[in-house]
Amino acid sequence: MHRRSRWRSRNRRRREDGSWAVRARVERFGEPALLRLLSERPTHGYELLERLPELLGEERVDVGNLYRVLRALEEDGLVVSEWQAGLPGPTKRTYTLTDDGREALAAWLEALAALRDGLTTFLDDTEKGGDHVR
Amino acid sequence: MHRRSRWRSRNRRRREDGSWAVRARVERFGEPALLRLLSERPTHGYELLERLPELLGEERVDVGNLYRVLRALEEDGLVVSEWQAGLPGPTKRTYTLTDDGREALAAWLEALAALRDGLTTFLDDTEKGGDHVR
DNA sequence: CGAGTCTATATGAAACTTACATATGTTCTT
DNA sequence: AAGAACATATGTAAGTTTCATATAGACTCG
Repeated sequence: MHRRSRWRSRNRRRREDGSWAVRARVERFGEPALLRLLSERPTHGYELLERLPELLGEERVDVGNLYRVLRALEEDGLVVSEWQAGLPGPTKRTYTLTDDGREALAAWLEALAALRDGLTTFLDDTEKGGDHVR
Repeated sequence: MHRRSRWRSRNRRRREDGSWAVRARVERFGEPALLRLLSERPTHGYELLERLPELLGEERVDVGNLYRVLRALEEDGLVVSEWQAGLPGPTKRTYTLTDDGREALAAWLEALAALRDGLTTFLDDTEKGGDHVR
């Protein structure tokens, strides 16, 4: 008869002063971010890990998931990987974007642009009737 | 020894012609959308269900989750509800935005605007180095 | 008035995503 | 030689979205 413990959202939480802190993110944004970095040049996972936070505007990126996403991308043929020894430091697995990956990135960019435009519409419409909000 | 069956993403899939179809969405976007509709006037769930698709630009909204989100919002004090009989049709539960809900909506709008700006930066930067992409 | 449709609110469970914890081995620094 | 940094992973919990199904009153049409 105990109250069913509710799942807490990770996107909205109450600050100590009682106000709301909200974080809005795009689903699976890590994928286009990785494809974009790889579109510049082949890169290994650990370096991607270091360059992602700035691109994402987040403090840190989950290491485990990064490598999982990379292998998923490879399974789908968007990237290929190669072990690279002989360089300073431990052996690295270097990922290279394929043509298919380039197409997927282009598709992502279109979708993200559409999302941005949708957001703009949503925000404008809300402002417009926004005597309710402010 | 069977290959571990991979989780298929719902955001990227291959079309029959081989090209990629990508769908970009904001995490938990249903919540700000509901708050926004409720900021106009008190509304019951079923009507929200009908008005959401246009606002979201999606074909349909999951009925079950709609009601779950509404009750979560109520648990968090962002809305209050009241059963309303005497109207045509089955008894409806009408939700009304609270002051706290209005604040949460405002926080959402800020976060969404920030996300939009971040997307713009991401897209511009990618275009810029975009000899890689096109 | 009976059958079927529409309105209205909900629960259960599977599939997917994100977050947190930990493992393993190499290389570099001091 | 010890410890930090580099590099790549796996396991699992928590949270989110999707798909399926349940329930019941009200309306509509023959």
